Order: sequence, then C-alpha cells, then structure tokens
Amino acid sequence: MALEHALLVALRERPASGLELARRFDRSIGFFWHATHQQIYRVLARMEGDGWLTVRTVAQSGRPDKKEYDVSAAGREVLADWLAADTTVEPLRSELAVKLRAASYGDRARVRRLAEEHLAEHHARLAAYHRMAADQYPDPESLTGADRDRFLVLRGGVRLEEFWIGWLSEYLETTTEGQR
Amino acid sequence: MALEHALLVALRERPASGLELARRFDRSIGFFWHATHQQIYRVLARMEGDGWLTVRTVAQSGRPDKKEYDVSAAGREVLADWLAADTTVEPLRSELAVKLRAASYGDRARVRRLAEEHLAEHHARLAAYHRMAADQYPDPESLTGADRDRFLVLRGGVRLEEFWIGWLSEYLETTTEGQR
DNA sequence: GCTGTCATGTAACAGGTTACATGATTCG
DNA sequence: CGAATCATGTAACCTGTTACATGACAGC
Repeated sequence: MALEHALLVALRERPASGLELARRFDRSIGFFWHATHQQIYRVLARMEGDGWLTVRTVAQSGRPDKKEYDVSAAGREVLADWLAADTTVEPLRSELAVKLRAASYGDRARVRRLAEEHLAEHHARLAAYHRMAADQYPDPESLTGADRDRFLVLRGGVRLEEFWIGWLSEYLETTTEGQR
Repeated sequence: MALEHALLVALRERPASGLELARRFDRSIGFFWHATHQQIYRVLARMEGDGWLTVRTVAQSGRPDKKEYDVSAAGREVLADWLAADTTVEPLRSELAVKLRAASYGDRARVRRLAEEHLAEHHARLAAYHRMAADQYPDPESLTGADRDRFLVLRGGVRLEEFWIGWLSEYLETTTEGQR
C-alpha cells in the first residue's frame, strides 16, 4: 500500500489529471515507482472517495475535458503521517538475476546476450539521467528544500544505473562467450 | 510470472520441500527474489498439477513428513525455454525513495532518521554477504559453471548493497540535520 | 476517411500479502 | 506444562497487469 502515497507526493508537487500522473510516473517519480494509467485511475477514484483529494473539471481547447486532482487538507495529513511511519527495506526483484544464476540449466550464450541487452539499456538510461541532471539542475550545490530532494532522488537513479552497469560488466568479463 | 521459474531453478540446484524453499528464498536466491511459504505452497501445487514437478513423501525422525519436490523432464524444458525468452528491465520499487523525495511535505528530520536506519541495515547486509562470499567461495578465480553463476549473483547482492550505502551516504551528507 | 493522440474508464484475471488453522515434536 | 520449531495448508483480501471500450479532435 503505497501507490496512494506516491500519488499524494506527485499531486503536492503539482495538481494533475490521471493521464498526466501516469506520464510523470514514467519519468521523475518513476525512478523508484511505477504504475499504469488504469491503476492510477482506480486509486484516484478511491482517494477522492476517502476525501484525500479534490477534483475540478478543466475544459481544454481542442481536447477532451480533464479532471484535475489536488490534495485536500486530509490528504496532506495522511501524507505527513505516512512519511513519519517506519519503512522496511524492500527486496529487489530481478528476473534477469534469476536467469544469470540459472544459466547452466539452459542456453548459456543466450543468457549472456540477455545480459548484454540489459547492459545497453542501462547505459542508455544513465545517459538520459545525466542529461536530465545537466538540464534541470545545472547548479546542484545551491539547491534547497524540495528541489534538492528531487535532485537527490535523481542521483539515486544515476547510482542505480551505475550499479547495473558495474555488475553486468563484471558478469560479462568473468564469463566468456563459448564457456562451460 | 516468474516465481514458477525461480522455484524451478531452486529445485534444479537441490530437490526440497516447500518450507525449505521458503528458507532458501530468504538467503541465496533471495538477493533478487522473494516469496512467502504460503505463496510457494500454492505455486508448487499448481506446478505439480501441470506436470513440471515430481513429489515424494519423505519420512523424518522426530518431525512431520515432508513432501520433497524435484523437477520433471517437462519442468526442465519449461525452464530452458524461459531462460531463452526476452526479459525486460524491471523498475525498482522503493518506498524510502518516495519518502526522500517527499521530505518537505512532512517531518524532514524523521525522514533523515529513516534513511539512517536503512543505511545501517544495508551495512549489516553487506557484511553478511562478504562473510558468505569468504566462506563459500574462498577461491573465486577458479570457479566454473553453476558455482561461478551463483558467485556472480552474490556479487550482484554485494554491489546492490554498495549502491544503497553510497546513495544514502550521499543523501545524508548533502542534507544536514536541522535544515530547511 | 484513416491513423494517432488525448482522456477516462470497465472487466477479468494473475500475483502477492496477511491472518489464521492444524498437528506433531522437542526443549526448557 | 508451555513455548518454539517443523511442516503444510486455507481464506480473504489487496495490488497489479492485460485487454478492451468509448468518444472527440488533429493531421495527412
């Protein structure tokens, strides 16, 4: 139970419609959380029912109306309470890791190729994050408050990609093409 | 859909009962996958029904009987097919990361303390993984096949903990106690 | 007219979590 | 005798995914 809270965070940063939230989840917030629009619509409806959000219908020129959600006073309280609550260390779930471990029960060369594909993808993501950092935070030293928090989470995204690149590189260097 | 496959991997390494698998998932395999015993029992039953596993009841002295599962020929084929299939890069889901980003909407000092607690936990895990590596793989250079694969996944566990330690340390150094 | 995008949703299903139940045995 | 461990499971619930549906407008 935390999509609610991730949505409260996103909406405190800026009120938005369901689709806008889904798009935002594929970028900034999405380093460490993800959700599809279907899931977001469902949860938004529940949150509105619980009084955590307010809605207003916004007419747009040349586009369908949208429902813009904002966090209510009750929602702010829920968010503050959640922030103060204990949080356990979640296990990372990686299908690729299971495959790396299992390589000897199938086509080892194929598993290597999967690792290479993932490595390329992580390189691309790292480059994208570096670009975001350069664009949005040209002077990190001077950041404060919510801006600094967002920058530091982007730093986490960078470091996570570096983790993958480091590990997969080690894997690929240690195992070699046509091996036992 | 991959708990099935993680279980096939675990059972190919060594036949086991449901509870033994649950315990194993909290260690070795569990760096990158996790499941509770309830979930494991449910999935084992389905896999047996699908003919991926064989079972035999093993009597034990001073303990209840256990059902020991092993992978059937059909199960081996399923595993090999899955290994060759494409795997997408999964997003990491971290409640703590969302809280770090949201610190300015609640008690910032409290969020810092959560980060400190997680940092301590990751230090402890890293130490445990280093101990495992030293105990189980005293001579990594000479490893081959499945042993080398298992070692390399343990290396991933080590690197993942280093990621957390690096990031949370950066976070704690950049934000300071009684700050805006 | 067709395709693509914006925008919101429903329905069915698969996967995962939490709580509880049972029964035997060992250990203090 | 009570608590802890071993072992297997059921039931209810919550979360997340996939597929599909609708309608309006923009651009080719």
